[in-house]
Amino acid sequence: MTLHQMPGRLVTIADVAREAKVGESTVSRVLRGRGSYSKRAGERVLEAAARLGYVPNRLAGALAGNADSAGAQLVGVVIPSLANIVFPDLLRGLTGELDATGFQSVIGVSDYDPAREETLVAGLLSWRPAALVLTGLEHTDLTVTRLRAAGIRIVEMIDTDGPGLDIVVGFSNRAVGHASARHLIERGYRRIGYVGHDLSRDLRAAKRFAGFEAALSEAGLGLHDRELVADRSSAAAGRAGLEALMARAPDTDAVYFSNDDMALGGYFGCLGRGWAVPGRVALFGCHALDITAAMPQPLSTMRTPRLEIGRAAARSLTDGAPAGTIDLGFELCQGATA
Amino acid sequence: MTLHQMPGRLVTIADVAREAKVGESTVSRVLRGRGSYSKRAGERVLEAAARLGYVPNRLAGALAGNADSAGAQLVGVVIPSLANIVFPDLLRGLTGELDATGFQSVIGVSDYDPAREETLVAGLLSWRPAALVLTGLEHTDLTVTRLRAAGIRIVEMIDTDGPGLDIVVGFSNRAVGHASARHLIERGYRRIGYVGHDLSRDLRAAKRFAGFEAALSEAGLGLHDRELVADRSSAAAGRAGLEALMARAPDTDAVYFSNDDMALGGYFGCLGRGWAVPGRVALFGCHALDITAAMPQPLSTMRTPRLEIGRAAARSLTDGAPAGTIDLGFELCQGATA
DNA sequence: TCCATTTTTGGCAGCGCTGCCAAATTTGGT
DNA sequence: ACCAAATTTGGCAGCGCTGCCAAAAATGGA
Repeated sequence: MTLHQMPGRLVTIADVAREAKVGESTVSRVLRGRGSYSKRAGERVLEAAARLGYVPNRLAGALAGNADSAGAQLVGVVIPSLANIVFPDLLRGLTGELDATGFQSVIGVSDYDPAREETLVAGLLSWRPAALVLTGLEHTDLTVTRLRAAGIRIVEMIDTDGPGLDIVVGFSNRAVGHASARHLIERGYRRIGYVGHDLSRDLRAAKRFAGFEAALSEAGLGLHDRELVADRSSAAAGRAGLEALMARAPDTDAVYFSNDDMALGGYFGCLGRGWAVPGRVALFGCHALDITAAMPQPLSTMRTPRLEIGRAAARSLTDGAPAGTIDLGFELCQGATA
Repeated sequence: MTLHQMPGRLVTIADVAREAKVGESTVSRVLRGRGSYSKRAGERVLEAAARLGYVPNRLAGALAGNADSAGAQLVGVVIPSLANIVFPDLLRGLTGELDATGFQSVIGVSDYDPAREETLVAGLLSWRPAALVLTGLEHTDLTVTRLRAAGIRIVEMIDTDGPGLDIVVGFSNRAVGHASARHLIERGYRRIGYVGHDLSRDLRAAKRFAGFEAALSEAGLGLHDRELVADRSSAAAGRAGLEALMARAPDTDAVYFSNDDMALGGYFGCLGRGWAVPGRVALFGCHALDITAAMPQPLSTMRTPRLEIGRAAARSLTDGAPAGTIDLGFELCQGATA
């Protein structure tokens, strides 16, 4: 736990003040460009700071400054996973936009575990972040209590199916599932199966599935069969899941996957077995990963606005928007597999 | 920039002390479990803290504590991109291991731009991180100066082809390229092409390519043809690149891609045109993305230990290891496309 | 019971910075 | 050249916490 540490102390604002022969407050003003100071003072401070290699200590700055006036802050971010490109995409949108405003993000990975999220939130809050960005709407009671008590902006990303704590940015996973089923039904498929990963952990996938099933029953159809792999979402799991499902219910004419990863795996499975897609079985995914557009037959899937969600989340932190839900929707990618 | 702020002040250690009727130092000791205190004091403090919903302020803690004794710290991380799953994988290994030790990571995305990295490093250093984890060995002079002056542990991930500042964890990209070429040569391919993305930005890919070319010339072969797409690495770019290359040099018998993304795109291109792989053209990628294992013909590629690199980087932060290079190597995935 | 140890406790300086305020300096109108 | 107003400046308290130290309380041996 002990880290290597240089002997010499780091340069402080007092050192710069001494070097530039001005007061500490002048240095502070010049370096942040706020308040007024003479041209001469400005030059001397800048030069002294450069000569000494001064690096401001934001820890001290944030502690001293009264939160809402300090320019630079931390934003805490909790995502469930880094293994699924969906979440890095969110981060990408978020950090891209945040960078421009001088915020820095501290990230935590909850591994889809609410208890882990609870711990992460507690840890993140202790850095007195300017805001916290979470994934999904479901949190432990203690997490919610702490979030409320923190009195900062809270953004919940991705899922709009339910009430949020403050700002919610995303799309309706239920509606995605529903629309996916509608698409399959309209294309004439009737014996529709589902291949998914662990739904008890991935609540968004569970909501999509719920919406999907609802659309089927509205159309007077039931789910033809389903295969849930115990594992995380992955191409290998999707392939195995599809093969298991088709072995059990060979007359299935379309399969909805919890995820494009899974769907891509299913597609590979079909290629391997020589099954025509969608002749033998139609495939439908979710998220529209970039890669699916390069497939010989583009995957039929639903584009979800991940980058935009990250960006909107970042923007909502700074624009003083009222609490509420920002629904960014989703879009059918017709593709050629369903 | 102004963030929504609750009226009431947050609970401080002084509030807890008052509530528990003990001194501030006792609260501090109990909450961190260091120093000695009576059972009775411990109970009262814990109870008071819980009742008040106390959240420690690590900003103050880190500022006051003398760095190497404070338990919890920040670690700054700079990666070039989040769009390529390789980097989230690094982060995954890193944060997974870091979590256990109470470190929190602040991340920055440089977008493959050394100038952006320079800015990020400066920003990160101002949080007085316990350590900084960067990607690659190439940095601007100013970045290096700042890094040296910071007097903290610096870890450079992924690339071991050159001298590092402190600790280097990764593999030799040059050797990966070299071994990839050797494999193709040994399998009998002679008219070998290359399809890559923007090498001026992705220096690791450039090193792989250099190693690849070196192996070809050692074998008395030249690069048969190459196609560099201006874009970032992606499946679509790989597909377009392969198609352009094959149009220009139709007798090419094997293609090395800068990346599995690109190779997967190339594979899709072959499927689309009905080209037998490896009959018409063999394909070889890099990184062994999970997805490639689910392909009907697993991709021939090189497994790079991304998770392990992240983990080793995290471990090297805390184990007081001497400066030096940790080479985690790589492994051939034979696959069926080359 | 008393005194020497040991354990527990609270006070307070200080980490580096910013906001506030009063003092010093500059400006500009006459 | 003089004075009022505007601008620039430096000192210092304090953000919340921790380390240090001396004081207080508990312990134990004779």
